[in-house]
Parts: sequence; C-alpha cells; structure tokens
Amino acid sequence: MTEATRPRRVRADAERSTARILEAAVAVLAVDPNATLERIADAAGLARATVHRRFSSRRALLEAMTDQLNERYLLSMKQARVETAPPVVALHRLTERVFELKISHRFAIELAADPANRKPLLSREVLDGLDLLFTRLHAAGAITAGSPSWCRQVYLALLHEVDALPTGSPELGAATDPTEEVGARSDLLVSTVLGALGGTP
Amino acid sequence: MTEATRPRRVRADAERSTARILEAAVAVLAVDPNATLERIADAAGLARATVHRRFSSRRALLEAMTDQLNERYLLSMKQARVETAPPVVALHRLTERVFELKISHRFAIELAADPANRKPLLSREVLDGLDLLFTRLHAAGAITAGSPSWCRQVYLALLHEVDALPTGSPELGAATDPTEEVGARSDLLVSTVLGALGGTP
DNA sequence: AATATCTGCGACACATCTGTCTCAGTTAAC
DNA sequence: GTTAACTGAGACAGATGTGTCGCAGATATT
Repeated sequence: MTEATRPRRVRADAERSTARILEAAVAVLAVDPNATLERIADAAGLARATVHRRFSSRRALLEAMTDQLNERYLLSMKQARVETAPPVVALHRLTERVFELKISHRFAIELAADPANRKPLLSREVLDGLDLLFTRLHAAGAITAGSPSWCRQVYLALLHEVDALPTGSPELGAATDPTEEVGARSDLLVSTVLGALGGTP
Repeated sequence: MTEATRPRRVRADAERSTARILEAAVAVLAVDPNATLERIADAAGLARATVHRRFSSRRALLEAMTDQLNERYLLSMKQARVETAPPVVALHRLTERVFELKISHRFAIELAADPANRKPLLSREVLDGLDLLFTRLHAAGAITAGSPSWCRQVYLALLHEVDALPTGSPELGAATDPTEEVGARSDLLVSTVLGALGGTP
C-alpha cells in the first residue's frame, strides 16, 4: 500500500538546496523585505529557476520561512520551560534563545504588515506560549500590566529594537566580548520589558 | 526684478490637489506601504496622471510626505516646549500632540526599512529635539537610561505599538469616550516609556 | 555503470507599476 | 469673457518581477 513501488526518492542534493534557499531568504529579506527572488537565489549561490523548483511560488517560500520561524520559537519556549520554571527565569532563558536563532525580526514585522498575507506571522501555539508566560509573570508580581496580548506586543517591539542595536552600544555594557553579547542583549531586553510593563527591572 | 512679468501662477485648484494627494497617500500607505500610485489616486478622488503632474515621481511624493511629517513633528515639539518646560510635562504634551497628528507610524517604519531611501525618515532637527528631551529627562532623574538615541528608538517603537492598539483595549482604561482616547493613549505611552527606560511611571 | 534526479542557462509569456504624452473639456484668475 | 492652468481619460513605452519550459550537463542513488 505504501508508495515504495515508485522510488520517488528526494535527493539529498535537493534538500540541501532548500535549506540554503531558506537561509539566504532569511538573510536577504531581513535587509530588504521586498527583495527579488533573484537576489535570494544569488545569495544562496543558486539559479533563480532552482528557487522556483523548490518553492512553487514566492508565497510558498515565505510560508516556509514563517513555519520555520514558528518551529524554532516553539522549541525555544520548550527549552526555556515557559510553563514550569519561575517566570522571570523563563523569560531570561527564552530571550537568550530567541536572540541566538537570529531569524531577523525586521523581516517578521514587514511581513506582518503586508496585507497580502492572510496567515498571521506567529502561530497560535507560539502566541499562546507567550501569553502563558506573561500571565505567569503577572501572577508572580513581576509585572503589573494585565493583558497578555499587550505584553506580547511590547515584548516583540522591544525585541526588534534591541536586535537592531549596533554592537558596542553603551546599553550593552562595556564588555564587547562577542561571547557575552547575546547575554547583554537579553539582559537589556528583559529589564526594559519588565520596566515597560510596570515591574521593577 | 521679480518674475511678475511671467504670470507663472499656480492655481488654487492645483494646490488643493496636492494636499488631497498627500492626505490620501498617508492614509493608503499606512495600510499598505507598497500601495500603487493608482490606489493613492483613487483614494484622493483624482486620476493617476494628476498624481504625476503634482509629483514628478513616486519618490518625490514620499519625500513630500516625510517633509510634512517632519514639519509637524517640529511644530509639536515647539508647542510642547521641549526645551524649557519640565521634561516630564513636555513628554506628556509632545506625546499627546503626536497622537493627534495621526501621521501613521507604520508607514514611517516601513519607509525607514526600505534601503532605497537615502534620507532618514526623521530630520536632524526632530532627532535633536527628541534627544534634548531625553537628556533633560535623564538629568531630572525621570529615567536612568543614558543614551538619547536608545531612548528615541524605544519611544518610537512603543509609539507605534500604542498607536496600533485597538480602541477599547483594557490598557486604555474603561472610559472609551473618544474625547479621552488620545489622552489615554498618551498616558499609556508615557508610563510605558518611562518604565522601559528605567524610571518610575 | 545505469538511472533517475537535480541544476544552470537561456528563452519565453504574463502581469504589474511607473512615467510620458495627447487631447478635449473644465475651472480658476484677471 | 478671455486666457492660461488644471483635469480626466486613454494610449503608449519601458522597466521589473514572477512563473514556466526545454535542454545539456552534473550529481546522487542503486
């Protein structure tokens, strides 16, 4: 009953191309959300036709990107133990991981603003996870702002700003050690968000 | 000596068209930053050709928009007495006025992200004004964050979020009286920003 | 080594947007 | 009321981006 009769094999080659295209798309679209498929193909070191072979349309490529983004967010939230760890700790951990998977947030914002996109950028699961985190933060007294969706918005907006902050900015502390950079950004974001939402950083 | 010999008059008609186009462009581009000139023309109730008559190119239209935006920001800062009033009061007043001139900030963000734009969205004067305000806020102890540019970024980002908040959100308070709406948004933004920058809302 | 799959390259059709022009009719200015 | 400016409508060229196709050569899989 399985389709083993027809080899139908997908060459490892092709999967690597898919991955490279996604990677390139993230990088290119982060700089210019309206970048051409050709520019993405160039960045991936592939021909434009190949992009069309792996992704039936531009829209399909963007959807694959958002799916990937959602998966990574979900994994990060799981790793941060958003549901069980002390909420402030979970927030710190989550933030750190989100910075590590440098899926550019500028792309996210631009994409979300495009009315041609029916699907919201972040999946229900991710949204729910964030909401839970902020609800727990509120219950623990770490913030005073009530509605989780508002907290989410503020968090995401400030995430983008901190991400856009050039390396070596005074806000990130004196030590420009690249190892500590992610940590410095996380700390800045957490304290800024907590302060913004009525807590004490 | 004047060019009175050549009538060279600009009809009031034409100036009205220019204003209507600018107005329509602000409204349309706020929703979709990549909207066509034709859609802008439709929103203005004019023919597309007329848009080209008043603005030599799409770029020229966008520049006119940003110029207008800068002028209004500048006027608002003047009215808020950013340089002389107690800084927290000035921040409140400025915020209120900025909300009133509903130049959409989404447009601003999108426009700034477009690498095809050489000119930064906000003029030096506006930037300097904001920097001065935040410097004074810091000196007065209302915030602890030092660098004015970081404060600016946070302010602008949160401005956008508060602006995008739907009317009647719990963060805006119970009273949905349209008269109080602007005030409610201003209060929310100011307290959020002060908290984010290390002050006590 | 045989085979099916992938790729680059170039060509193509198709759609969309921009910018220009013309011309006839309307409207402001004097 | 005359003049000059403005407008709408439509046609036009040019640029750009998307998606498809075919084919020759490279590459993985068995």
